[in-house]
Amino acid sequence: MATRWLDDEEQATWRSFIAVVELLPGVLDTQMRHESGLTHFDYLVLAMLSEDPQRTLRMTALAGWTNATLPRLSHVVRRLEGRGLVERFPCPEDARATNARLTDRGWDTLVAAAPGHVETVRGQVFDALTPEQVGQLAGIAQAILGRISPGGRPLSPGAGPVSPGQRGTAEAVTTGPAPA
Amino acid sequence: MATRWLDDEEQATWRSFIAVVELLPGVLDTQMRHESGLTHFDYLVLAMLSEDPQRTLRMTALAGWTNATLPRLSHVVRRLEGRGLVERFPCPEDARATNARLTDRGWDTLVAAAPGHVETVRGQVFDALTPEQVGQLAGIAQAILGRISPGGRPLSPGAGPVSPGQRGTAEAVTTGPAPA
DNA sequence: ACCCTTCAGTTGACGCTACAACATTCGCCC
DNA sequence: GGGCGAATGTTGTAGCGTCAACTGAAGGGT
Repeated sequence: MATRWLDDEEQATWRSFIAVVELLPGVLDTQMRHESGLTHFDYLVLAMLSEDPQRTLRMTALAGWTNATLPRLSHVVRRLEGRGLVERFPCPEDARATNARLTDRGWDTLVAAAPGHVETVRGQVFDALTPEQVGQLAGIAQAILGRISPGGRPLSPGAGPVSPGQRGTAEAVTTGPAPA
Repeated sequence: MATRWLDDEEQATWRSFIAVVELLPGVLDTQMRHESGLTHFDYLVLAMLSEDPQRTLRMTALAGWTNATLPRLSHVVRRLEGRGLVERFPCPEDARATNARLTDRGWDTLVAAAPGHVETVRGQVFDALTPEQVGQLAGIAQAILGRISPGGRPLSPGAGPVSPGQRGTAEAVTTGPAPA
């Protein structure tokens, strides 16, 4: 079957899009590293843990929320544990599994890093878009995600069956509101 | 000044978008490596060179077209040269500069790799989008690029002052039509 | 009870990228 | 025409991610 090449509009779109995809991680990483000594991925790991009421997740679950492979996560968590931001302990219910928990120090680091991160996200992405484009981007990202990520999960770890009052100081710190 | 956190819609959009940004490079890389033994970035380098009438570009220009830092490009081109896909020679007009030229073997490799790449781009991205969304994505990507890339250049190396007849077999092979 | 498959996670080796230091050349100004 | 800052690349190092191999435990069938 003959290759269906991209037409001019698709071609132009692809070039811009791929440029964003290649450059954005670097931008986020650089800001994060300079202001907080973390990788953007480190930040993601801490943020996902922070959204769980117990600040604890199993490695596989954490890998899912952060869109990472298990080996990658394992290496990162080991390094984070070495810095005292996270601690690991075997899961009581399944001896195969490992739980990762955010330490107080990890929490503080995350809270300190969040404002700078949000500012970057706003400044480099959302401020460049109209409200209408934000809605469009959501739809586009979801659509692509449906293809490249089999069991796409756009939700958050804390979004499960958790009574609202339980959140308390454990409120999420991704790019949302910080705790009081 | 108080941090302006992301509202719910922005938050949800960001999560999906960042997931795409983190996952897409891996998808492109994996396909490329399995089918052609190239990195996606390798492919980009070869493709950009292929669009020049002389199949030759200066390192700095090539770095610009591929959105790469100069050190990164230097390493990649050295490896590509070792595989005989590219050759380097000093620029006659400026003794500081280095020219990179696509070899015949590099051209063949690129042409062989292009169909699989385009199929992946179609299958994983464009097939998931409506024609309307493609237009939206172009605008969004351009807008973000304007922020994260100072001197954003969405054009191609061959788009300069070149008489059409000059292209011949040197027609571009990025995600567009291949040579006859 | 036993085996076999699958699941959960870790580890080690290799490759690629960012960062910083360096060498060389150009352009300019006086 | 000599010196100085900027531009063009290259190289070395360190850090991170991927891949494949491995350990150990759970689940299921017979």
